[in-house]
Amino acid sequence: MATVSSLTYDDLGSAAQRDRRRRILDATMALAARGGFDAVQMRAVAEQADVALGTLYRYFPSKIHLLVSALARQFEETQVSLGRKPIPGDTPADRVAFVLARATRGLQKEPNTTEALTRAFMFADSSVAGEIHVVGLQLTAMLNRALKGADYVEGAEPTEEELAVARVISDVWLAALVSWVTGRLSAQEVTDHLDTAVRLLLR
Amino acid sequence: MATVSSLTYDDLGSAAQRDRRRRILDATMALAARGGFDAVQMRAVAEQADVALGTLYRYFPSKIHLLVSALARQFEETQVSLGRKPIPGDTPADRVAFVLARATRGLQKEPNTTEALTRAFMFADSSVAGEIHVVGLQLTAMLNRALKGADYVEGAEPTEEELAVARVISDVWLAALVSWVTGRLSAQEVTDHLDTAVRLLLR
DNA sequence: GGTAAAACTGCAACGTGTTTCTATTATGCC
DNA sequence: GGCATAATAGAAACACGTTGCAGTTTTACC
Repeated sequence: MATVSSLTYDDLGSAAQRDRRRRILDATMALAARGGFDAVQMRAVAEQADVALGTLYRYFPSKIHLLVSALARQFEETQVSLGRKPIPGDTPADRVAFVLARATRGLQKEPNTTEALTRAFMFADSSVAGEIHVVGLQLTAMLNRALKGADYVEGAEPTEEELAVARVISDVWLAALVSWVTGRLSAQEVTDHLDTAVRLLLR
Repeated sequence: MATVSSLTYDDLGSAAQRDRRRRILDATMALAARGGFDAVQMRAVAEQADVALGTLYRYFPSKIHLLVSALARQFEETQVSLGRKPIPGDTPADRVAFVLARATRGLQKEPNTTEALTRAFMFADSSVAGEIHVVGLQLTAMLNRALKGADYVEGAEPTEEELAVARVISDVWLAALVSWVTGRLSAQEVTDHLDTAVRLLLR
């Protein structure tokens, strides 16, 4: 089970290569938005990104790598935009609920995209460990910022307990997302579900 | 997204058909045990079950339906064997931890099988809703029995709170399972992770 | 036992992810 | 500028999930 990995932004030397990578991820997101996981077909991505199929595979060794990398890029952008203002809410529970509600709203707006990215994330095997790790770090960082609120400082070690709480919440979030994507939960139920979990954990 | 469904045991009239179904699921588990998700190839399942490919698809409309149905059957058996004795432990937390630890141990023994079933479960889309619902019910029932202990009676309504706790725990379990399958968590970490979540929730 | 319907077999074919290969183009170095 | 190397294009081929179909067998019913 070799760990193959996608070419990250930093790996790429030339501007042309970074641009190719960007075009590929853009095409991936566009196709995902239109038709979800099934619509993200490698030939279609290559064509829309104006890149040969072989090149696409050089940048992302599988469809799953591609989609998880797209998820990671998306998360980065969310992080940046979320980082501009302090998170509203007086208690950790309020702030976490705020962040989750906001994220959930964002996902609802593009249900096909969410379906594509979520299913790829859940289907990933160990060869995608690197890409998944990136996403995991981002998620943890986001939740930690919410838990700590104004006390948050970059790189500060969370306590054991905070870490555990953040982990459970992201687990619940992931499970809820999967349920929503497969039509087992409505958007409202996802939010309720998350609120309940936060309430149970942060009391 | 039509909801197609697998033929359940009860659907099948004749003994020959029930036997075909059993052979198919046996073949599925055997192949899964040997090589995981990728080794469960529809042609191979059909051949090993001594059934034509078309027949296999008549019983299970997709590979995912097939694997999730195999998971459901597995769960049923676990339920039955678990139902024979009261669950040890004086507190809900102890009993839940016991059940989870036991289940986790069981999964470790057949990592390839676990990988196959877990990935199918996570990849399932809404057409598999029926099969997934069955698994969900079994999981919920199991956790409720553990929460209630000796007070458990068949069909008793759990409280809102109990339900919420059980749901969060199964979410954490699922997420842990996915992490284990993809090599992000060791078996020990899965157990620890679950214990921590139980401790946070049942205090 | 005969017959219509349903189930099953065997096999070919299609779609999409993935691999492979050759020719062409871009890049870095002297 | 010229050359070695790497990157890319283009296209064919392979693998496996899935579908379709003609012929055969089993089942249900009278």
